Order: sequence, then structure tokens, then C-alpha cells
Amino acid sequence: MGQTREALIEATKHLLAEDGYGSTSPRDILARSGAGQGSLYHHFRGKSDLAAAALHEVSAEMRTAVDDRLDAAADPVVAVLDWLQAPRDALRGCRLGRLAAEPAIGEAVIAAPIAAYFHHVQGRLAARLGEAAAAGRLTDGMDPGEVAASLVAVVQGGYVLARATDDPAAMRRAQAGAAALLRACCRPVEGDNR
Amino acid sequence: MGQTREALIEATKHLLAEDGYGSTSPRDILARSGAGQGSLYHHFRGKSDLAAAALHEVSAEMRTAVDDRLDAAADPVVAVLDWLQAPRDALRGCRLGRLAAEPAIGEAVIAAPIAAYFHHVQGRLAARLGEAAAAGRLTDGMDPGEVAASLVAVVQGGYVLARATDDPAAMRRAQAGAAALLRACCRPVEGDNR
DNA sequence: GTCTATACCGCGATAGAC
DNA sequence: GTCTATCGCGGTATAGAC
Repeated sequence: MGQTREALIEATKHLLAEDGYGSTSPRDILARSGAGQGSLYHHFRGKSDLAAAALHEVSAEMRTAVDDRLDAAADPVVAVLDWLQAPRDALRGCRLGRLAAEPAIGEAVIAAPIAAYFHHVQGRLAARLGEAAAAGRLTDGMDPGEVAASLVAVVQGGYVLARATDDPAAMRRAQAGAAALLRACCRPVEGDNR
Repeated sequence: MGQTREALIEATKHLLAEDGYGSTSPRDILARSGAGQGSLYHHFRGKSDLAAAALHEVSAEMRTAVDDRLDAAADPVVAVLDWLQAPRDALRGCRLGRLAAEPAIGEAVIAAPIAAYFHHVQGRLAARLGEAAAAGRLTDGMDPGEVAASLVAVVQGGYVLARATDDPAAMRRAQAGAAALLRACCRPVEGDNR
């Protein structure tokens, strides 16, 4: 059965989230998963192959989470603000974004699931911002794709600031500032002052 | 003389910018600086002590660069937009911000110069945005500190997106989106449509 | 203050018995 | 498929001559 294989992937997901790629060793993974030495190299070609499998799952989970948030509200502006201001574990960092700073991002198998996530979020945000624009609720000349990119960047940058200053509030300030900027250029819906 | 010491610091600055902390080894530093083995441990207590010295210099350089940009224009909104949209080497990452994702950020000597930089940029941006607010040129209720945090986050997140998707244009889109949002909530100056 | 030599450890991977 | 044992390498640091 694939029990050992799944245990390896599960352990890798946790360790990548905690420590990143470079600082997660096969030894750590084996210890945490309870698997023996040979198992890793029986099921996977090596560390990066296993990491790719783990990141593939994380990427899928996070895309689903984004879709759920962005589809929850009928009003596109409300949905986008909701996604932007969702609480985040700032000091731990983004499970995918934090790997962008590592040399391993140069390996295609590692980069692919991470890039897939970012393309997905930006596309979904741009779509909802496009709805708002089509309804004439966005300031003229505003590009939904560019605004989407800046909002995703705010969140990723919020993680960087929070970790760099060891202060989770840095993330919340970045979120609040971006939300204020966005609200200022969106015609609001009656009765919603989120 | 401090020639060897400075050569070590200079080499470390370059290697940290290229590869980050974890992937920069004392061997690399010695090879690049041309110094012999013992020198590193004569002048510094170890790798992290040397890295701290290098980051201290980088932090000071970057704070100066920010000040120069933010003081160049008399108009605060123009100055902030100018800083935001400055060209950046997106695929290489921020020399300080990229270290935030590494475990080494947990060491106080490493974190201190990085945090000092981010506090400085946010403070300077907030000050100029405060000028704009005082002149009644910022949408009401906008917090200069929060907007500053979000702008710094956009830049740091732009690096993350660019590296994650292996696309330098991702940084430019994030910058452009944030600039559009900021312009939309700032009363412009006559004749400047930057 | 700088050099050469070397120690110790953990990383990533492999060998081969069961 | 899983285990134990082991390998080769490079990371970080130290010893001690000059």
C-alpha cells in the first residue's frame, strides 16, 4: 500500500512549512514519518522529487482555499477585501512563497507547483476585480491584473516584513493599508462598510 | 591593517546577495575574498558574526538610497511614487528581505540590521505620506503608517512573485497596480501625471 | 595576522540483506 | 517494500606553525 509514501509526503509538507527546503533533510523527514532509510529512495528519486510531490499537494490545497474565499461573497469587491484581510500566520510565512527566496526555486520541479499557485490566485483575483470594473465600480483606467498582482504582493510582502521585524502586526498593517487603498478606489455597496 | 577584514566583508556582501545566508559557506567566502582559512576566525567569531557585519553595511547603504530617493522630490506624493516605481532587480531578490525566509532570521545579530532597514523605510514613507495627508491630499481616514507598510510589502512581495514565477514582469505589475491604487486616492499636483 | 592541515559532523544517496 | 549499514562530500570550526 501507499501508506509509507503518504507518510513521507505528509511529513515533508509539515517540515517544508516549518523550516523551508534547504533546512529540511531526508533524515528529518524519515524521523518524522517513522519510515526507514531506504523507503524514501524506494518511493522517490530523491529529496527534490519528494518535495515536489508535497508541494503539489500544498499548492492544490491553497488554490482550493482561495477559490472558497473568493466565491463566498456575491459582491466582487467584498470578496476581494475578504481574501485580502483573511488572518494569516505571519511569523511562519507562506508555505509556498517562502520557498521563493531559496536556491531550490531554480529547480523546475520545485518551482512549478509554487508558480501554479501564484498564477491561480492572481487570475482569480483579476477575474473578480474585472467584474467590479465591468460594473463601473473601479476607478477608471485601473488594470484588474495589475491590481491583483499588487494585492498578492502585499500579502507575500507582509510575511516578509513580519518575519524580518519579528512582529506579526506588520502583516496586519500591510493588509489594512492595502484594504484602505482598494476601498478608496471602489464604489461601495450600500450598507457594507467592510 | 583591516584589509583582509574588509575583503571578507565585501565578499560576504556579494555572496549573501547572490545565494542567501544558508547557501553561503565560509569556504566560498574565503575563496572569493582571497583570504586564508584562519583569517575568518581571527577577525570574526564565526560565519554569523561576519554575516552580521556585512548586513550592517548593506542595511546602511540601502537606508541611504531610500533617503536619497524620498528626498529628491519636493512633492511628497511624487517622491513616494518615485520610490515605489524605481526599477528593481526582481529575480535576484532584495538583499535584505530575502533573508527573512531563512532560519537564520531567528539569530538576533542577523535580524537586527534587516529589521533596522524595514523600520527605516516604513518610517520615511509614512513621514512623506503624512505630509500629503496634512496638505489634505490623501483620502480621508487613510493611515500613513499603514499605507507605508503596504507599499513596502508590495515591493517585497514583488520580489517573491518574480522569483516564484521566474518572471521579472511580475514585479513591475505589482508596482504598477500599487501605483494606480495610490494615485487614485491622492489629489494630484497640477501638470504631473506620473 | 596569516597560512596549511585537519577535525567533526550532518547531508544526500546507495548497497544489499530480509 | 522495508530495514540496517555505510559511503563520499562539503559545511563550520579549530590547531598550531610561521
